[in-house]
Amino acid sequence: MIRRFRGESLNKVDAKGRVSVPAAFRRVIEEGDPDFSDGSYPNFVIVYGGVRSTCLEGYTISSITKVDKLISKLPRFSREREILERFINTQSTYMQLDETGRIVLSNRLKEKIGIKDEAIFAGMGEKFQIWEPKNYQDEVDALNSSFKNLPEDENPFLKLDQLQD
Amino acid sequence: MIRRFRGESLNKVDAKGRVSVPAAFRRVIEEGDPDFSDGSYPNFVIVYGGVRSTCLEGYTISSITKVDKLISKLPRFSREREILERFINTQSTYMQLDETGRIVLSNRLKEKIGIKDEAIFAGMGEKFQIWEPKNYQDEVDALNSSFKNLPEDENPFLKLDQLQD
DNA sequence: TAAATTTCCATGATATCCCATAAGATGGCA
DNA sequence: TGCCATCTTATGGGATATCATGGAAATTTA
Repeated sequence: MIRRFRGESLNKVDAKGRVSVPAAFRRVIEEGDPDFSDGSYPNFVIVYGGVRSTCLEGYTISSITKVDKLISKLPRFSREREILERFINTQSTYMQLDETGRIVLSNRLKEKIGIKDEAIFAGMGEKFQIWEPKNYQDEVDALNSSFKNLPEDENPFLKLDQLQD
Repeated sequence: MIRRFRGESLNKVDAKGRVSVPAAFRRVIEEGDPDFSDGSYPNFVIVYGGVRSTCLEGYTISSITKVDKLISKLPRFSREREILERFINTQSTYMQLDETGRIVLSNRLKEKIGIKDEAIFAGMGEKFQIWEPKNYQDEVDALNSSFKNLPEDENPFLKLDQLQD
C-alpha cells in the first residue's frame, strides 16, 4: 500500500520551536524518502511559499520530486516556470525528523504562519499542512460554508463521480 | 464474487475504545486490502468528516484508492482539489484490524459521533457506517418518514430501473 | 563567551500486544 | 436427527511498547 497523509492532529510547540510530527505522518515520510533506512532519520521538504502562505506544506522527498519534474517540463525561461520555482524551490527547506520524531520550526517559519505554542497537522494525501489552530479553524469554516452555498451541480463530491474513467 | 458490506450489528465498546468489527465486514475488508495475506492484519480507512458528521464511514483500501485517484486527477493546487482533500484525507484515518478482529476508536472519534459503550455497524455496499445506537434509530426513522411522503414518481425503488443502460 | 542549537535522557498517557473465556455457529457422525 | 467436538466470534484484563512532551547537558554559531 502506498500510504497517504491522512488525519489531523493538534500538537504543542515548545519554547525551542520543537513539535512532534504525528506518528502516522512519520510512516509516510519514511516511505517517501528513498534514502531512509532503519537507524537513519528520514528527510522531507517544507514549502513555506506556495499559493497559500497561511500554512506550511510538507512533502515527502518522492512527492516533491514529482512536483519538481512537472516544473522542469515548463519552458526554461518562461515566466510561469520562474514563478513556480520561486514559490516552490526558493521558499522551501529540507527537514529531518529527529530521534523522537520531532522537527524544529525556526522563528521565521513560525512567524510566517503565526504559530505560537500549538500547531495543527492536517493530512492532504500527497502532502500535509501545518497551521496555527485558529487560522485552521477559520479555513475549515470557510470551506464548509462555501461548500454549503454551492449549487448542486458544482458539488465537488458529485463532480468526483463524473470524472470517472 | 465481490463481497459488499451488508447487514447491521450492535457491538460493545469497552473502556479502551475497542470494538469488534462484525465478522462479515472483516471478510470484505480483507478482500479490499491488496496487501492483506493470511497472517497479516488488514487495513482500511475511516472517514469521520464529510457532509454527515453524525457517523463514521469505513472504506476498504481499494475503494478509498479509487477516490484518491479521482482526486489526483484534479489540478494539484486547485481549490476543488483542496476541498476534497480536506474532507476526505484530512478527516480520515487508517485503521488496522487486530488479531481478534477489533479496532480501537479514539476518544476523538467517539466524541465525534457521540458513542459511549455501544456502536451500531451498518453495511452500505461499498462502505459501512458506525453509529451511536440512538442516533442510528433517529436516522432510520427520518428516512422512513421522508420515504412515505414521496410522490409515487419519485419513489427511488421505481426510479432504480430507469437508470439502466 | 553569550545565545542558540542540537543531542541525550526522562515520563505520563495512550495505544498495542498477548492471553483468556463464554456463547454461539458449524460440521461430522452414529 | 440428535449429540458431541471444534471453530469462530465477541468480549475482557493485564503487560508492554509507542507517542508526545519536557528538561538538562553538550555542542555549535555568532
